[in-house]
Amino acid sequence: MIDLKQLQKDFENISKKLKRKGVDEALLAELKAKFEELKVAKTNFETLQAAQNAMSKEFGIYKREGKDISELKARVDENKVKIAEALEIQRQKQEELEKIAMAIPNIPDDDVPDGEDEDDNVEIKRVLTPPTFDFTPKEHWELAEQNGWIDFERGVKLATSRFSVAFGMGAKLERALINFMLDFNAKRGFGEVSVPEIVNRRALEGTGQLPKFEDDLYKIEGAELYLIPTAEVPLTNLYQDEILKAEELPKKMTAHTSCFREEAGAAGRDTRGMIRQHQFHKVELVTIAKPEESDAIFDEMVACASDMLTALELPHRLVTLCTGDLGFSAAKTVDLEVWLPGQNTYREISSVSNTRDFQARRAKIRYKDGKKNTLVHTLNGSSLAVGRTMVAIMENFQKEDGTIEIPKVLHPYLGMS
RNA sequence: GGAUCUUUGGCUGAGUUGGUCGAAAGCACCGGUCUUGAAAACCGGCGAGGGUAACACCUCCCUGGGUUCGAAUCCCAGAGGGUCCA
Repeated sequence: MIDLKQLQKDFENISKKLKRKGVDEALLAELKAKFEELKVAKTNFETLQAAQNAMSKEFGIYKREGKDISELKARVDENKVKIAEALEIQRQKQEELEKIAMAIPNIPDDDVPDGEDEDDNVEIKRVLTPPTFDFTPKEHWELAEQNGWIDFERGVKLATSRFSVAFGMGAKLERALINFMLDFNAKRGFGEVSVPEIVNRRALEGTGQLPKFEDDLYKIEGAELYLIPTAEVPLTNLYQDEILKAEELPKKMTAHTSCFREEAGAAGRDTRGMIRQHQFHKVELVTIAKPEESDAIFDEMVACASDMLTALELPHRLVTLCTGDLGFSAAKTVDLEVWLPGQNTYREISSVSNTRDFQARRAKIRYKDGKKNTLVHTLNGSSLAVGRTMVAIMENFQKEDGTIEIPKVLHPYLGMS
């Protein structure tokens, strides 16, 4: 959630910045008005409540001294009606305000480039040179089937489209990758955490998936519970509603989880293969940081993911997302795109975001900064999406006969020497 | 699934014949005195959110309702935890 006090104080500026994200100025003006109306309603209610409290106190004294209370009671009863009315107005204002505020995206950083969509993202750098082949490289689904690693049909049989099953070396490679990734992240100071893959509504509101993106989530019928779309949700919300000590920060965490996405708006895209699945493994990084250190940590997290790809010998590039491609909660995002020879293109394999205090404000995560409490900054990033890493390995390490080499760093994890 | 107990501030833990309780006490923590320095001792401070120039004031004792002029304290429902039964 954006800072409403800031909006009130500095409307021009905030409005200008959010315009880059396509937020209508009229909507912001409405939000600002609602905020002011709420303040009035609150003051109103509190004044009445204060009177009520004072009279109640008096009441006690009267009774103890055996005085007549009928006149006082009449006044108190009258006030009670007013309080109920005032409270109702306040509630209504609160609700109206939240409805708007919760649906407004984060303010992009000034250095985020303007743009419509992914075509306007700005490349930062390329790492490693894409391999050359003296044959036509195959796409991963062909290789996956040929090697018996992935069975797409039987995944559909068990669940529905966009589910798959890994067998044999495919299954082992998946497990090896998860372990490798967690170990790699641990060496960079990210402590391993194992978290629930089902979370409640409050958690998803905290990180910004709700209320706006309910359609992207799998919901448990009959309960206010959802399957997580990313470990960012449980990891970040771990400290929801807490006031952390300054010396505890930064909290650098990593976790492996399955991720579940409805992919409601993705009909027709990436229907073949395992680029866009409803369920996939991912190793995630999350950091809870002090505001002044979040930029440095952002760079660390990008470097961690990039170096991991380098260790896996996978060519990739880094791009800064433009305003149009930036997610709802992010102030800034750098995507890592891995080279896929079969598709002859770079595809997203990791996304690292700084949400600044946007999620912290929603989730009420603060730290004690000397005397006062300050909202933390939260950052998240994949390191990495496991399925897509397998895709990248298959396509980059394929031989002419369709067999696949295994990157050296994974050998210890697969009992190869 | 049934019975019963329980849920208080960073922690431990008083407070359940409703009013003077935002809440005793201890620990932890912070500041000071003392000390070459530290410890001990002593003095002071010390929950959160909103609000204010600062006060005042409002809200919060698991959550949501209710009773009452007034609830941490009473009633109902729910959630978490313990114990017993199944």
